[in-house]
Amino acid sequence: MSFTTVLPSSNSKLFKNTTPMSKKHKFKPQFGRNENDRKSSGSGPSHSPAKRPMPPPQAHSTPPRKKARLSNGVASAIQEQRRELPIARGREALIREISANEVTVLIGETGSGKTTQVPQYLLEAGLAQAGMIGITQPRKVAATSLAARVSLEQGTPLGGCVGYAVRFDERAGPDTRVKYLTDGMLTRELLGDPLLSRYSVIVVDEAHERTLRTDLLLANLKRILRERNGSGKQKENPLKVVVMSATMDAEKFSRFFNDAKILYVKGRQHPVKIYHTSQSQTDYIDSAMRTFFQIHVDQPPGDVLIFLPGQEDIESLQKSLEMFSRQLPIDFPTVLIVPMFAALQASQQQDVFKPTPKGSRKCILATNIAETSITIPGVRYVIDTGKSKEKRYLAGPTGSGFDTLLTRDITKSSAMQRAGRAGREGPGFCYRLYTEDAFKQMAAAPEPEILRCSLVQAILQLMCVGQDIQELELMDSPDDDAIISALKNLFIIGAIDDKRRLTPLGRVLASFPLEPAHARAVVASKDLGCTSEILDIVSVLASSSKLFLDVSDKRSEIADVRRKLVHPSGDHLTLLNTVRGYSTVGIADASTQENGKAGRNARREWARQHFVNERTLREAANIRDQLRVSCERAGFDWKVSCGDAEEPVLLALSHGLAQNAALITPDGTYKQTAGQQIVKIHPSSTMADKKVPAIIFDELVYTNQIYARGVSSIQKSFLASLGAFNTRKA
DNA sequence: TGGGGATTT
Repeated sequence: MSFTTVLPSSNSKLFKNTTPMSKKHKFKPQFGRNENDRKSSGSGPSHSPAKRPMPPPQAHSTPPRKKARLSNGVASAIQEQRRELPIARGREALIREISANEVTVLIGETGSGKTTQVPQYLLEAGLAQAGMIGITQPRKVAATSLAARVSLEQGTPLGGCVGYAVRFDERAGPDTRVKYLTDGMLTRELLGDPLLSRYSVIVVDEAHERTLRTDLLLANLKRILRERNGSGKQKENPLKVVVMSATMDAEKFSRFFNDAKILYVKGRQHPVKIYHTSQSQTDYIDSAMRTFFQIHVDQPPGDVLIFLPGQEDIESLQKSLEMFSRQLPIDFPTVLIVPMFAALQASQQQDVFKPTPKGSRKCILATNIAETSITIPGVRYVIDTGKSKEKRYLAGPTGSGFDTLLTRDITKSSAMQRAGRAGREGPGFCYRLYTEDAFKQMAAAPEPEILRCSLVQAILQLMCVGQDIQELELMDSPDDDAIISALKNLFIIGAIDDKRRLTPLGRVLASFPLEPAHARAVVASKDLGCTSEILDIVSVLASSSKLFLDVSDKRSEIADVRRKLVHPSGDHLTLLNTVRGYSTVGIADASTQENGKAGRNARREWARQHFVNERTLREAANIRDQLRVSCERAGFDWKVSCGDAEEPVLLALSHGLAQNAALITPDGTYKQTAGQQIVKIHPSSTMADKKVPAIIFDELVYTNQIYARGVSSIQKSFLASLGAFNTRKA
């Protein structure tokens, strides 16, 4: 039985020039290209064209450190590994350059070891004598795992010489010289220490990702450099900055920091052979499926990772792949299809990390989560559809706005990142389902987040430290329209007055680690006597993952068990019911350790039965604890509860979501009060298809229509009672 | 009838 008869539309293979195992014909690449081939073959850092005289290395001694107990054999093996990293050969040059320059831009390819080694080189060269070396990461898991690795390499316990700080978790102490932290955490430290005077060196890693927090941090670092190192200053406590990035934006970072020196470090990735299609594809799902089977039939063992935009595409491709795998001849390796996306249950996410059984081939269908956040072992083949979903906030003139969540072409840097996922353990292959021309036409890197997100929270926080976003020297400044929209929003919730001055209320709102709208609801709950309820609700809204899991093929079962949790007024009180339902399970007999464990098991089982994401509930509980502390500092009682009364809760939420309200129209559609937009209630809402006079909602998202998500029914009179609503009308 | 991915004293 020939493979081509299995598939409906596979008469022509997409990739004709790959080498089937069966026919060992000569390989003649037509459009395939190995990107590693064009990379420089030199090792160690090579320098940017403008060479400057190099000063002698500074003589410093390494501070004495407490050693962790490690056998000599293990310790020397670790040091041997360090010496074998590509960056090790450039150690002295790196120390010399970073010592000599105020700002250094370091371009390091994947696998160069820059993130673990540079801080240690600087430590060993004595650059952390006066203060710490701080290394920022966009993601928490990176900060914690890097700190663990580096403390092992230093032979000191975690939290000793090497530590980390991320939200809800800190392992750092008086001895800490090297601290890994999230960029958000360091931005927060700015509030209490505007000059970051505890740090001698700040290393900004993954700067190419251009997250909102990285950009705000870079702007502040530029200011701090002027203040701490500026001419005429005594330079008692100078700061050094190292910006680390993938290759794309090196010159831009360099220009931003007054033509800072650029250093390059070659990486150690296995070569990845890249193929493009000869013609552009109209149906990437079908193309992905045909390409997978082409690999499966022709190519040696190795798992396949397919990048897709979202859950819907993943599930649809999963069905097709399963259907056609069943028709494969019996002697073919079994196909094991594993989906991977953020909203997946934790237990199912674990499946991608399980070793592939002998005689089978794993096919992972993943979103962008596999591009940076997780690394899947065993992948040898990558299929890149060239698409991803991108969220972009469109600020409206009335202080409300909406997110678009649309499938778009990826960028060159994303395409290279995806390809690199095939070369982590050995030589790999990447099949791009787009032409080489299409690749060349892709944008170099994603637009910085600061140009794509709501600025409400960022502006409020900047105002609290006396900074004006329009005067701040950012790498990319947002449009005036986006700034004006955010200012209007801040005015509506009372955070600023009509002269754009921060109000006392605004300062209180900024003291909560929440979006200003949610913080406004918390403040409103004080007078309404429902702080306990509001904290339970906003802590879930502030969590990074969704509360309710959805498994498409169990839809009716899910609806049945959820019915008990659904509140007639909508999603916010349904959230509250869920948080409370979960937290009362297994509490009765938590008095002993044994019973405490039983309680945890009972709660896990409850979450499983109700298709509720326990990870979200645990994260929400952490956030709630943090919010309780914020409440105490702001001087109000977080325990105060309104019992079963729903009205105060909805009214408090309405204060925060004043600009996110809509009224029903005679034809049964909802029209927002801030603006003329017709909005539809999202199908995932408990309010979907319900007709009520007035609603508030958490957000608007445009996919194929403008949907309101997180919807509650409110009394129309609530809106009139909000000062903000009247102000806007006036 | 539909949910890219991070993050906060």
